[in-house]
Amino acid sequence: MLDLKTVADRWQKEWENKKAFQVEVKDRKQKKYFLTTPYPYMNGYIHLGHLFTYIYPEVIARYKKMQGYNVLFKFGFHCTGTPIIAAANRIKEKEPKQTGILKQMGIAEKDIPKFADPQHWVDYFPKETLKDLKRMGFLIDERYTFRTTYLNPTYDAFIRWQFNKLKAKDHVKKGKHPVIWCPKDNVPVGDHDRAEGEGETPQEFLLFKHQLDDGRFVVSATLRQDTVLGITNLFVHPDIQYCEAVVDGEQWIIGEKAALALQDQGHSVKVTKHIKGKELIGKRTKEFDGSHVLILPATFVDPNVGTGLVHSVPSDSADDLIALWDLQKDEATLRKFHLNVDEVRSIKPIPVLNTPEYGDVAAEAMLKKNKVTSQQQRQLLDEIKKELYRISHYTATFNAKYKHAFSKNLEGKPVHEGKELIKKELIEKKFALPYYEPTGKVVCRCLTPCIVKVVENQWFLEYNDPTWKNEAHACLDQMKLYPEKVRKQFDYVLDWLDHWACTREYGLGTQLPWDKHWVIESLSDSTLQMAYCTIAPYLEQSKAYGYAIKTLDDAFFDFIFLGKGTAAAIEKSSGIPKHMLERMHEEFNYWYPFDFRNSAKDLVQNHLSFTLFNHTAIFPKPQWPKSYLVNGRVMVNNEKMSKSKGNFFTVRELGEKYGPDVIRLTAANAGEGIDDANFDMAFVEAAKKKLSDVIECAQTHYNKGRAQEKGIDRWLQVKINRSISEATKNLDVMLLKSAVKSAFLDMQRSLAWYTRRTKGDFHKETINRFIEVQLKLLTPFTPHVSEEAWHAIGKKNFVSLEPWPEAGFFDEGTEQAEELIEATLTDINQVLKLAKIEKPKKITLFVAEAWKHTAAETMQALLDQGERDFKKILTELLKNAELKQHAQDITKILPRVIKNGAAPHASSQRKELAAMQDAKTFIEREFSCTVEIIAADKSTEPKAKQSMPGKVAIVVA
RNA sequence: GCGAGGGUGCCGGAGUGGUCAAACGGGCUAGCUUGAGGGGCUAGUGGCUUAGUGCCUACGCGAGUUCGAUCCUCGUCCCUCGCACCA
Repeated sequence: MLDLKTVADRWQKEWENKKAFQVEVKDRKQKKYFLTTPYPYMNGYIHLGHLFTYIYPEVIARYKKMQGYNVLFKFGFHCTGTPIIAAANRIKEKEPKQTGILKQMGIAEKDIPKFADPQHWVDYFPKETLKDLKRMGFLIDERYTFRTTYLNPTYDAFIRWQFNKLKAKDHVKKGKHPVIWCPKDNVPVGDHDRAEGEGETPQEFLLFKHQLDDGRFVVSATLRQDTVLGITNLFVHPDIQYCEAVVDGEQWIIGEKAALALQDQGHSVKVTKHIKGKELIGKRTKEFDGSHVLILPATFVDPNVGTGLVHSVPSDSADDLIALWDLQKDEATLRKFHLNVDEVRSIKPIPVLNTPEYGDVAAEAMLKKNKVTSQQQRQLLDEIKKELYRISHYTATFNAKYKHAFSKNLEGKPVHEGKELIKKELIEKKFALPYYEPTGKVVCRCLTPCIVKVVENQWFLEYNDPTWKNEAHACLDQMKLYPEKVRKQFDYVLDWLDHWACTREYGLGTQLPWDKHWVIESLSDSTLQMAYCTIAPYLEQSKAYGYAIKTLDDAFFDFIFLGKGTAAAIEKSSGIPKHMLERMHEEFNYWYPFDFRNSAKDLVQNHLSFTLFNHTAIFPKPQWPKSYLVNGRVMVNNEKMSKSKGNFFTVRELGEKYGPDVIRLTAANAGEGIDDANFDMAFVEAAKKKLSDVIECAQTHYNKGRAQEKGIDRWLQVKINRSISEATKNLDVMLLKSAVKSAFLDMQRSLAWYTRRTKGDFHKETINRFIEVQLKLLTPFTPHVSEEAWHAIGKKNFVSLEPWPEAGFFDEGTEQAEELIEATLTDINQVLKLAKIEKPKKITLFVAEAWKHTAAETMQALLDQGERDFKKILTELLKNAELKQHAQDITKILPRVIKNGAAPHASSQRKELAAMQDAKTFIEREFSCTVEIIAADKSTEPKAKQSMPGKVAIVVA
C-alpha cells in the first residue's frame, strides 16, 4: 500500500514551491469567495474538534477555487482574554496539572518554564498551529493570518477603531453588573477559574425587610415575592450567629455571609454586633400588609443561603409548612423558647394563590402527595420546592387578596404576569430591595467561596437596544443559513441578548481607548476582525511592500473600510504610501463582505450573533455577512471526545499517524447539519485502503482499454454525470457528508459494478473520463491523493487548479435498464434459494408482455392525476382495445397498484428485451449456466405471466 | 422552566405523504478465492412462509387527519445543545 504521508509531503512541497495557492487580487472583476471561521484559542495545539469545524471552509474553499472563484480562506489565532494569562500564571506557580498539560502536548521539559510568560504562548502556538493546518493541506495563505492581542499593534489599533465607532453610535454604555466574585483575589471568577460550581450564575433575589417594634429590621431573602401577602411568621435558626449591622443607614439583622455580600453589591454595611438567632425568637415584626407576625425557631434554615433568615409562607412553601407543623407538635421546644403554645398552634396558612390541581394551599397538597412527614427529609423537600416553584409560576393565579394590594388589580391574574409588578412596587415602597446570590455553591481556584459582586462602572455593549436589534434581524434576514432551521434559534437569540459586559479588569486584550483601566473582553473584540484580515498582509508585513507604518489612527481605518477622507491625508500620519492605501481600500471592497462563516453550535448565542450586531453598527448593508453555517460537535466513535477516555486527538498526531487525506475525508464524512457528528475510526481504516486504490486504479487503467463502445459504457458515463451533478448540488448547500457519498462512494460503487459487468474489459474513453472526474471530485477532500494520481496519469498541471467538472448527459432509460439487470440478479438468487437449486443448468427469463407496459403507463398517468377510484381507473384502462383483452388480469393487478399508489416502472417491452439481451452473457457468466430470454407473450410457460414491467419472470432448471 | 433540535435494523446514519425493509458506510454470518498475516469476490443479515421472486410487521409511545403516514396534527415519554458576560 502506498504511503499517503509521503504523497502529502510531495505535493505540499510542490504547491509551496510554485506558490499555487497564494492569494492575489489580479482582476477586481473576477468573482471572489471569502471564507472565515472563528479562530482557535491559542492555549494549546488544535485538536480534532477544531479540525471538524475547519474542514467545512477548507473543502468549500477548494471547491470554489475549482469553480473559478478567487478564494480567500481567512485564518487567525486567538490570544485575547484570560485563559492564556491564567495558564501562564499556573506555570509560574509550577502547578503540576498545568505543567502536565504542556508535557502531554509534547513540550520538552526544559522548554516548559518559558511558558510562564504569556508572550511565549502567543509566539509559540500560532506558529505551531499554522504548521498543523499546512500539514493538513489547508488552502491558507499565511500572509493573511494574524494573531489577536495588543502584542500585535496593528490589530490593536483596529480594535480601538472598532470601539470608538461603537461608542460614537452610542452602543457602549456604562452600568452596574452582577458577577460571580472571589472576595479574596478580588476578581470575577469565570467558569474555568472555579474549583467548584461550573455553570452557576448570579441570581436576583429580593430582600424583604421585616420591622421590629424597636425600629430594627429582620431581613429575609426570597425568589417568591408573589406570596408576600401570605407571610405568617419568620423563622430563625436558634443556634446560628447573626449580625446586627447598619446598612445604608438602617439597623438590620442578617446572616454574616449576606453582610459581606451586601458590601460588594453597592451597599454601605457596618457590622455593630453579633447576636444568636434565639435572641430573636418570640419577637414580632410588621409586614408589608400591616400585619404583625412572630419570629419562630426552625432548624432547616441554612446560614449560607440568602440572609440565613426566612419569612414563612406555609400556604405555598412546603419547607415553611412542614417546619411550622413540626414546631406546633413540639411543645417542649415551644416552652423552651417561652412561646405561647396556643398562639403558635393557631397559626394557619394564609391562602394567596390558586394553584390548579393543588387548590389554595398548594404546599399542603404537595406534602400530602409526596407523603412528607418531617423537615428532615431534605432531598425530597428540595425537589418539592423546585416543582412547586415551577407550578406556581406558570399555572397559579392570584386570589382576592391581590385585588387592591398593588396599583393594578391582580386578582385572577397568572403569577408570572404579576411578579415583576409586585417586585417593582415592593422596591418602591422600600419594603424590599434586590440582592444577588449565585445559583449554587461556587468556589474559586484559591478555595475561597465566591459571592456575587455588583461591579460599578462596567462598560456594556447595548445589545438590548431595540433599534439595534432590528438592524441585526435585518442582517439575519438577508443571510443564507446552513442548515436553514437554525434561523429560529438565531431569531430567538437576537431578541434575548441583553447588554453585554464588554470589558475586563485583566486579561490579554486591547485597552478601552477612552477608559484605559479596562481591557476589551475577547468575545467583544472578535466580531469584526474578518474585515481586518483582508488587509492584514499590508499591515503586518509592511516591509515586504517597502514601507514602515508610523501610526494607525481611526482616520486610517475610516478610509480603508468606509471610504471616508483621502489617501493623501492618511499617507502622512500612517507612513503608508498613497497607492498602497488605495489598494487596501479597493481590496477590502473586493473581498468584503465575507461569503461564509461557520462554527459549532455553541457560538450561536454569542459570537455569531454579536458579529451580526457589530456589522450592522459599523458597515453599510452591502458589507453585511452573507452566510453562516452551524455545525455540531464532533464525537469519536460515538463518544464525547475527552482526554480521560483516550479518544482525544490533536490534529498533529492524527496527521502524523494517517496523513492528511484520510483524516480530511473522515472528518468530512463524520456528519452534517447541526447534530453532533461522529468521527469514525473504522472509516479511517477503510479510507486508507480506498484512497490507495484510487491512485492504483488511475495508474493501472488510464489510457487503456477497447475502442469500441458498448451499452454498459454508456451506463457508466451516465453514472459519472450523476455523481458530478449530485456532488455539486451537495457542495452548493454545504452538505459535506452527502458530498463525500456522491463524489466518492457512489463513484466507487459504479466502478465496482462496471468492473463486474465488463469483467474488467473497459472502454478507454469512458474509463479515462471516470478517472479524471473521480480525481477532480475528490480534490476538495483529498487534494494530495488527487494530485498524486493526476500526475501519475501523466498530467502536468495541478488538479487543485483544474476546473470543476461539468455533468454531461443523462439517460434515465439506460439507468433503468441497468436497474432491471441488478434486480434480476437478486431475484434469480432468491428463486434459486427457494427452489433449492445450487447450480442451475438453465435460466429462462420472461420479459413482461407489451400490454403490461401500456397498462402501467396509463395507470401511472391516472395515479399522478390523483385518481384513486378502482372503477374509474379500470374503465379508463379498458377503453384501450389492447388492454380490454386482458381485463381479467388487470383487475387482479390493479388493487395492489392502487394500494401502493404507484404502478410498476413502465419502460417498453422492446427496451427491456434489448437490455436483457445485452446482459445475457453477463448473467450466464454470473451463474455459469445458459440463459434464455423470451417475451412473456411468446410463451406458454404459466410462470411467464408473473412478469411485470421492471421485473422479469424466472424459471430455473 | 424557557428556546432550539432530535428519537428509524447490530452500529453510524439516509428518507420526509405513495413505487422505500430502509440509500451510503461500518459490523456480523456463510460460501468462494487452493493457500498465512484486520486482503478480494459472492450471497445473506426484522418475522413468517414458500415451487417460487410472496405475505406480515416495523421508523420512541398513544390518538387523529388521509384512499394511503416514518414523514402532517394533537397528546405523552425520553435524549442533546444553549440559557451568557466565558473561550
